[in-house]
Amino acid sequence: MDVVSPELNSLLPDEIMDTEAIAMEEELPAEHLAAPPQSEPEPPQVPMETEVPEIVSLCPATTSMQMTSASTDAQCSTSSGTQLLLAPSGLITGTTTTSVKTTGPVVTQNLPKISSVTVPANHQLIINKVASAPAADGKSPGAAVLKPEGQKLLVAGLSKTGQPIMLALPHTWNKPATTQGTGDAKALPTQIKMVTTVGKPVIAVSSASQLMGSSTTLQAQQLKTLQITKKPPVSTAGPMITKLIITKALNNKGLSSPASVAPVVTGRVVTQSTPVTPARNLAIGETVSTVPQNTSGNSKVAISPLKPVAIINISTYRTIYTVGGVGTSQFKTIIPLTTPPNVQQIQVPGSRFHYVRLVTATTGSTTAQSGGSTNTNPSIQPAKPVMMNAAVRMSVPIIPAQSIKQVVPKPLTSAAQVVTTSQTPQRLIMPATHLPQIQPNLTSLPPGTVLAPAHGSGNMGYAVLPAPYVTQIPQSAFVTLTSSSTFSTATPIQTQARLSLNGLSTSEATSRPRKPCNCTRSQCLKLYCDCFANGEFCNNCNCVNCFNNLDHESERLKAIKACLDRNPVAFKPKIGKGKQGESDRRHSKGCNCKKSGCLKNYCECYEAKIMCSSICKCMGCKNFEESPERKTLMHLADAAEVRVQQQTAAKTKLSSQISDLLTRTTPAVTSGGGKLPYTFVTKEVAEATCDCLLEQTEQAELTNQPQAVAERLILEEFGRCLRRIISFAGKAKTDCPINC
DNA sequence: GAGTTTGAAACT
DNA sequence: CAGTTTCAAACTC
Repeated sequence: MDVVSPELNSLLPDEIMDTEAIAMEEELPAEHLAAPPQSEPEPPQVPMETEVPEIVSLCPATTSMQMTSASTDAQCSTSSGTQLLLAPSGLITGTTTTSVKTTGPVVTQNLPKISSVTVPANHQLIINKVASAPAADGKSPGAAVLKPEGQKLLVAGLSKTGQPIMLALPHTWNKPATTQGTGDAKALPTQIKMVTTVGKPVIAVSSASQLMGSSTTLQAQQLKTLQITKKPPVSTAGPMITKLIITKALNNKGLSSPASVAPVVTGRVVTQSTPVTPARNLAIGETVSTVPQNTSGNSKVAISPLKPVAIINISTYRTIYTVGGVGTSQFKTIIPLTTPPNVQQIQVPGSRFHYVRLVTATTGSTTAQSGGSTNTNPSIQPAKPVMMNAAVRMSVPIIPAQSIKQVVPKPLTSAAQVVTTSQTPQRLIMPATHLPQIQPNLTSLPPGTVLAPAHGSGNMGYAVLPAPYVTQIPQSAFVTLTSSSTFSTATPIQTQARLSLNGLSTSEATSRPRKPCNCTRSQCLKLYCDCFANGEFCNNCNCVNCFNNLDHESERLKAIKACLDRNPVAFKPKIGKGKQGESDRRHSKGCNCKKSGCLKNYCECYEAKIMCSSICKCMGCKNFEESPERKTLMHLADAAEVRVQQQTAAKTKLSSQISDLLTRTTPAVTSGGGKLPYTFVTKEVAEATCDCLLEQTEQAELTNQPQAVAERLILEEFGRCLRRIISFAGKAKTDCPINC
């Protein structure tokens, strides 16, 4: 995956730069995502395509910076009511503000909800905003650690000048949790608000009672602690480390004192537990580095394929967060851009590329208001609704910044099988090379382009991600992700992209292995090359002197520019919808066939399985509705396709049966000291089975059975053989249940 | 697998 | 814009 340079990003049209949505990747380590589903209000309405309820949602910023307990706002509330409130930039005097909420589901109205991160109950939410230094372990200098020491809370961080920030919490810090642990229904969770302006961290800690006033009735005694460590960049171009650590302990039955504050060590929530319900963590990693750490000048984005990307709208940090996998510490998204860390995603249906726009964090001009008062300042732009929903989550394999070829997909675990794109060839459309001349427009974006809208101006960056890396996870999948303590996904979460590509869904297009190119002269930098034309890197191709790779980003970018100069819609899918009202697809330009009759794959229309249209300039066209030649070809093609499908199904069934047999006959492999107790598929058995199948084949041939029938008979015979084997196996097992 | 055909892309 | 050349895929043998 690659990230486009800010210069290139700046060339992208503004119309796709809807900054309404601010993106944030979140990582969801599996061990942090165990949360039983709870009833929750309706998920927030998100501006982007969404098929899945948000896991982390950002509510429109209201006017106050005060940290609040779980809000009842339907748009902001979650299953557990946990919220992460992020202040929009400028709410507090300073350029960067962050509010931290540590309370439970207590409803506080008129409180500023710039953004919210919702996590299931009993979850811990950790937001790591990692910049140039590997701060996932919290050892980075900018990591803010929020831990209780007696009744004090130490918040360590770095100010803009790099000076550590040490803050102490008032004695009331732990009291609410303690009372909760005792079951005091009136106990209120402590709320911590940490506001870090650039160079001027401000932290406000107060108990829920203080914030809530007379609101003493707790729907649930939940404690949430959110720790935010933010290291402001020393310089505008320097790396910035920002960590958001949210620890949430939810206990509807009351919290014990130790659970009042989740110990956070080195930037990670270490424990957060209650006597009743084990704490769970939700980690959201954010990389906001503005300087590549491991890159040699190439801005590249590496996103784990195991990590669905949640888009969170944060006005202050327009950043992409990756939702990490399970139980790993690899939950971080590296966005080594030379541009500010803000990232947004624009999704353009019909395209296969995902543009992640990095938007410069704007300096807030508004004044933060704490204390729960409603900010009526109209100048404050409320944060947009959460975009963090499965529909727009991205899944990109973690790749070293040096070369995308070094991608080593992380093994999927049962809990992390949310995304399955590791097998997809690397794709990248635009290098991060400076190329101000490129001014692509929406229509010229490669097929499958997904663009992240972003607000604002200034330096912008587009991380152009191949669609296969940007998966849209079905809602059910992410629900499972957030609701299951094991993070297991019962549903196959193969990419379910809704984008279409030449009439095929993205999933179809991406699931089908791309044909390797054989370019020899074009260096794979011209549209002759299908890989290049499709906006893909060459991968496992047979091309010669290929420049369509990360090693030749500059050349590649120039080639892209050249193509766009020649044809602004060069990367637009040729097969699109017909005129308005027409349902059939048709070639955007039409073909120019002269000899093929448009009935061979030379013809782009025929190749796309569409008929020629009036815009075609073909000669002797036979690719029209009533063409008998076409019908004949189609019939033959259909027959061949059916045949292939049958064969595939037969093979699959056979494999399944064999697998099932082996599974059933080896029940005690592990328990038996590694010795197979039942190995019935011996050589003799296999030979006998083959003999049966051959005999069946011969009979089918003798009776002149059609091949399809013959295949069925053979399969049936094989099934009988398997049943016999299984039967004998079961009998043998019964006769010798222990030591066999 | 080598050679030919074809039409889109690139070039003039 | 038209004609020509280049190119790689499709096709044939």
